[in-house]
Amino acid sequence: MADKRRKAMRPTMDDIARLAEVSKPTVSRALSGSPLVSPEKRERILQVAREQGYAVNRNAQKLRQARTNTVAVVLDFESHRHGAIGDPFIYELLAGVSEALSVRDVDLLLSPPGLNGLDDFIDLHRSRGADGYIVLGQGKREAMFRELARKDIPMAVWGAVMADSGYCAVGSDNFLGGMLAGRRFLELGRRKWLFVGNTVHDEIRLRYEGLREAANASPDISVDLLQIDMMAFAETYKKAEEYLKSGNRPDAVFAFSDTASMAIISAFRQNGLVAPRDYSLVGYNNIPPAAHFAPAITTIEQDTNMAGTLLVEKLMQQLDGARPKSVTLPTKLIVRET
Amino acid sequence: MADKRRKAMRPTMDDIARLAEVSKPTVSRALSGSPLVSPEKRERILQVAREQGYAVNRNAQKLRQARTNTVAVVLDFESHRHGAIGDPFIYELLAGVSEALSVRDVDLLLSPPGLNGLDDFIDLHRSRGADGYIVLGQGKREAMFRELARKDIPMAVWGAVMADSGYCAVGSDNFLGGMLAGRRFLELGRRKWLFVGNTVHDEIRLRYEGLREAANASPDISVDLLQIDMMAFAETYKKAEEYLKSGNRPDAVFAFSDTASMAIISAFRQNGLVAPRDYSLVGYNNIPPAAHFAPAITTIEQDTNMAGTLLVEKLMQQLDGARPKSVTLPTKLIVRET
DNA sequence: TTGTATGCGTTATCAA
DNA sequence: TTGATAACGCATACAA
Repeated sequence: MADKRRKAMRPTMDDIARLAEVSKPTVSRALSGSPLVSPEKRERILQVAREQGYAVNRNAQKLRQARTNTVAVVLDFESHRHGAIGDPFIYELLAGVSEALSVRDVDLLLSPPGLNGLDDFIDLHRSRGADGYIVLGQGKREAMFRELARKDIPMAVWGAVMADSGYCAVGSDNFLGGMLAGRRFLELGRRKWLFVGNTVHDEIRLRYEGLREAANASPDISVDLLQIDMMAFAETYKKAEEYLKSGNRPDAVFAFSDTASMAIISAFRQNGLVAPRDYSLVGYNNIPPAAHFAPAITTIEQDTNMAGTLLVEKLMQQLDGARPKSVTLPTKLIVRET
Repeated sequence: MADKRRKAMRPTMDDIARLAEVSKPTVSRALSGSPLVSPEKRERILQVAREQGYAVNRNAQKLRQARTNTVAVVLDFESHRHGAIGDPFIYELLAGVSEALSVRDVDLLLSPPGLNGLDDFIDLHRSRGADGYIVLGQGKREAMFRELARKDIPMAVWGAVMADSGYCAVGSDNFLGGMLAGRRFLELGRRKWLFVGNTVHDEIRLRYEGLREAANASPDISVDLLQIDMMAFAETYKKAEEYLKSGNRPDAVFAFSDTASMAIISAFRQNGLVAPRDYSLVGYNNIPPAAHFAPAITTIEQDTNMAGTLLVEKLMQQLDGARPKSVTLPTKLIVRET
């Protein structure tokens, strides 16, 4: 009778202990690879566990331990859905983070539900759903992250790296990226520059500022700004068309992503403008198709693999009580046809 | 002294109960929105909880409850990293799934560590790390999923929909996709067809078979197969170049993704071949840049949003004890320049 | 090196 | 409608 019940249920550590004729803690130790258990017992225990198809209950484990070994990764899907993809870039970043967490055997909780305001972030952490956060794409939430950091919630953010942010950020050197694009335009003798992107996002704004900094080299250079709210392919295309229809004729364009660059090239061609003849163009991210597009797109490269690894590393350091500093990743210009 | 300790610790349900002067179960009921608690008490409890910054411990919750309210989403990062991105498509799918799970307030565990063989899938489920699986991209693992389904592990797979698979699959009608491409080639009078992709993946193989089915319409049509192992942009480009260098001159190409199509167009142009003059081309997925590429790419569209919703729905039905059937999503040809 | 006893923070069961 | 009590399955402190 009691037997029947046992049959139907999943084995617990108690069952394994009984069958292996040891105590429960010994089973626990054996399973977690503790050195404090004799080889014979360990072998016997693992054997029994295998036979019984036993797997440690992770929820009981998490309840008992100080760490949950789970990291919440927050992705700004809103800015990246419905063809509103800035680039596959953000997903390569996600892949990098996923891999780095995997190596450490840490669970990745993706964009947990209901994570809107500051309080939601605090609550999830309090409820021990995750030990900390990795945020992919800072966007417009700088103030919130600042506040979170003040509350000592472990967090690593991919985005703009600013001196006084108060939280740990990892990002490409956006300002330098802008400078590099600007210097190239200078070399090519371009005078009427255009920046395409949403400067509400800090990382994008820094690129714009870098570009303007480069423009200071000569007084007869103008830098125009084409705001793209949703940063989607279609919207970029439309805005670019309108811009040209209004009579504007830039001779240099710096776009927030390679995908956006494709939209620009397309819209400009529609109006008889061809790169590099009529204008120069620099994109961002160096996604694979950029090299083979017609014309091949000049762009700025960031190292996504290193980015993922670094984000995880920084977060782990915080979980260990440290206060790691923000880092800026190397950034370089890849010159191609445009 | 005991007081001091309390101060430093996070409040538990016991603390809230004491402060609100009710019993622990009542707090539990109030917090989970049970109707069996009087409005005044509920109000008082919520008030105290807010004041104390209390958040229910999710691990204790999961330990106690039958469901963990967590779904593991398995992404084949290996096939999609290092510029090896078939398309941003798979990530749009992920976004769709994430959204659908969010709506139901279910956690998304992304590509959990150590999930390689059959046993790993079984163990994670046994250890109550997830109630079930959503697999994005069946790839070469059909046999394993079949086995998992036999063990009654809830699961919904994005991939090839086959009659006898034994597990619940959701996918576009790959065979029809192939047929549609073939019919178009027929209309255009093309005779030397080429299929580009890795037919080891079932969903890709079905497209190939659909294409061959269409080719049966006329005896003088040949269908060649260019195997791409990693399905990366660079490899596709290289393989296509080699193919042409060997003297092959197809007049119709059906590629496994739009990104691959871009690689094809690029490689062919390198060899003096231009679409649609010299050959016709059909891609897959209808990603945004496809419409604006030069030339604009004719492609096959699948509905990613519906796909995500459907995958989640099917999985939830299984968690509720049902045995939902596989579904095939509508698939249509988008005719553009190529 | 092993075992005993205890507690982690909930929810379910049952009785009131 | 509420409360007392008992699981849930594990890991740790401590003693042996």
